[in-house]
Amino acid sequence: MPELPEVETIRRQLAPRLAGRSITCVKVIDPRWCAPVPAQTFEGLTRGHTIDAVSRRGKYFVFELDGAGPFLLLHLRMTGNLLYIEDDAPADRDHLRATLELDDGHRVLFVDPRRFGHATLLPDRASLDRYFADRLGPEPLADSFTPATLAEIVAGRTQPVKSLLLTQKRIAGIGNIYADEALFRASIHPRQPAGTLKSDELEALHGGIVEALTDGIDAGGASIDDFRDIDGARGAMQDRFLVHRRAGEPCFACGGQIRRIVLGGRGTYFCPRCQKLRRRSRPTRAR
DNA sequence: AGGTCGGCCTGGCAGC
DNA sequence: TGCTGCCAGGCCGACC
Repeated sequence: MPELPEVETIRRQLAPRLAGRSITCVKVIDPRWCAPVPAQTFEGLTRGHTIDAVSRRGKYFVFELDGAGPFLLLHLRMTGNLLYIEDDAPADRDHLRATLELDDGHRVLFVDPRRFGHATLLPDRASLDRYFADRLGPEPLADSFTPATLAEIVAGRTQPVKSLLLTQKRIAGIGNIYADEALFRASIHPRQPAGTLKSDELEALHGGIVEALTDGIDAGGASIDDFRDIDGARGAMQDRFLVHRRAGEPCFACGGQIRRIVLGGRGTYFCPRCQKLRRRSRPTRAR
């Protein structure tokens, strides 16, 4: 699943190749891709613009067009992928949802077997800011993201800390993989109510988040199912997982067995010995 | 308002 | 072998 490190991996490859290029043609093959905007309308609105920069916010790609906008947002969701191909390379492949054609003959393909991936076009900087303000919390790799930021985010919250990490409105960019990896690094149980974390735990969690995401980027992302970079190459992060998808295997820290539970409907991996649930003393009720 | 859950979607795989 | 049915999960909207 593309999370922040996977999106950033692709962005770093794409940005230098697309900067300064203009979009000569957009072909929407699957109308769901840009819904509710009709495919033809979307094609007309995106054509002819120059790509100033490709940036990222959370798991969104932001194609900054013509300086002041519009802004083309792409989200890969579960199985989406961007590929960058030569002008004469065959572009017909399975699950192709849309194609961006550039003025230098290259094409960017949006491929997505499960069809969750999506494109949004926003007219100007103000709508972009509003769009993200409504959906996304702080960027975990920004300098401004500190243990104190994290303390504000968890304050008073009762939900399991892992569920909070997955809530993009609280913190942007973390998905199922990196939530598990960050919590293991911080020795925190995924079910621990977020608001009960103490300051040393918040410090550890902050470090865990930053390390896990940074490792992910260094590894070129994790390719457990569909993720590939823009040239179709796999990342290496799946070989560096400490807990994710390692149920039954030994913990690298204590040798105990990694467990899988379902939390908030998501497969969750952790080491029961290293990540203990801290129950608050409260009257227990018979059930 | 905070938190949880179901729907979207389809390839892959377990089980018969 | 071939079929059925379930599972994965990011995000959103519905609901409590």
